[in-house]
Amino acid sequence: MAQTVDELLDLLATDVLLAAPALLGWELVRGSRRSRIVETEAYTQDDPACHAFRGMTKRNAVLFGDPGFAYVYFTYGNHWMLNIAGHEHGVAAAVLFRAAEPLEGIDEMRSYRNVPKDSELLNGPGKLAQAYGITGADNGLWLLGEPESSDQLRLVPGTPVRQVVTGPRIGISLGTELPWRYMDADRLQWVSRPRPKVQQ
DNA sequence: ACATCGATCTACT
DNA sequence: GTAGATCGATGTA
Repeated sequence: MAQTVDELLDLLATDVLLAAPALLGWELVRGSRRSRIVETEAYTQDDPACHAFRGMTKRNAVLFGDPGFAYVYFTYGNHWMLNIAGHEHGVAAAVLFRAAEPLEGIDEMRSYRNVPKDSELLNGPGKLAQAYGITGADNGLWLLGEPESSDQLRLVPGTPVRQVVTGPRIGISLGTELPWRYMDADRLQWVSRPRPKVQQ
C-alpha cells in the first residue's frame, strides 16, 4: 500500500495496475463519515471496457487530465460510481472504488442507505456512492489535498493491508475479462458480490 | 432528434 | 439465481 499522498500520486501517474492495489487500506472521508477501502478495479485507455477507450468525451474528460481527481459518472439509471483518475495528462486511466469497510459516521451513512447490516452499507460501487452522497457534483474534485470544506470528499492514508487478492473485474461486457480487481484478503466480508472463496 | 446500452441494485422465486 | 427498474451519455441520422 502507498503510505503517503506523494507515493500514491507517483503510482497513479505511473500505472493504475500498481495504484489500484496500493489504494486498498486508504480511507475515504467526508465530514463524519470514514471508511476503509477494501476493493478496487483498474481501467486503462487501451481496454474496451474503459470509458475512455473511444477517446475523450464530455463525460470522461477528467480521465484525460492529471491523476488524483475524482471521476464520477451515472449508470443503470440509478447509480453513481466513484473513480480516481490516473496516468499523465492526455492519457486516460482510472481506479474504480468498489467497496469499503465502514469505520465512523455509520449513522450518517444509514441516513442515505437504510439497510439492516453494516456489511451492506458500502459493499458495491453504487452503494458506496449512495452512502456518501456522491453525485455528479463531485466529478473533477481533487481527492488528495486539504479539503476546502469539512464536507468535501477526500482520501487519506490508513493502516497497511497485509495481503491482496486479485480476481476478474465485475460487470464487464466489452473486451476481455482481466484480473484487475483487487481486494483486501483480511476483509473479504466487506467486499461486493461475487465474493471470492475465503482463503487462509 | 431518437434508439441503444450500461464498471448496478433490489426484490422476488 | 435472475428479471426488471431507470435515465444520462453516446452514436447514428
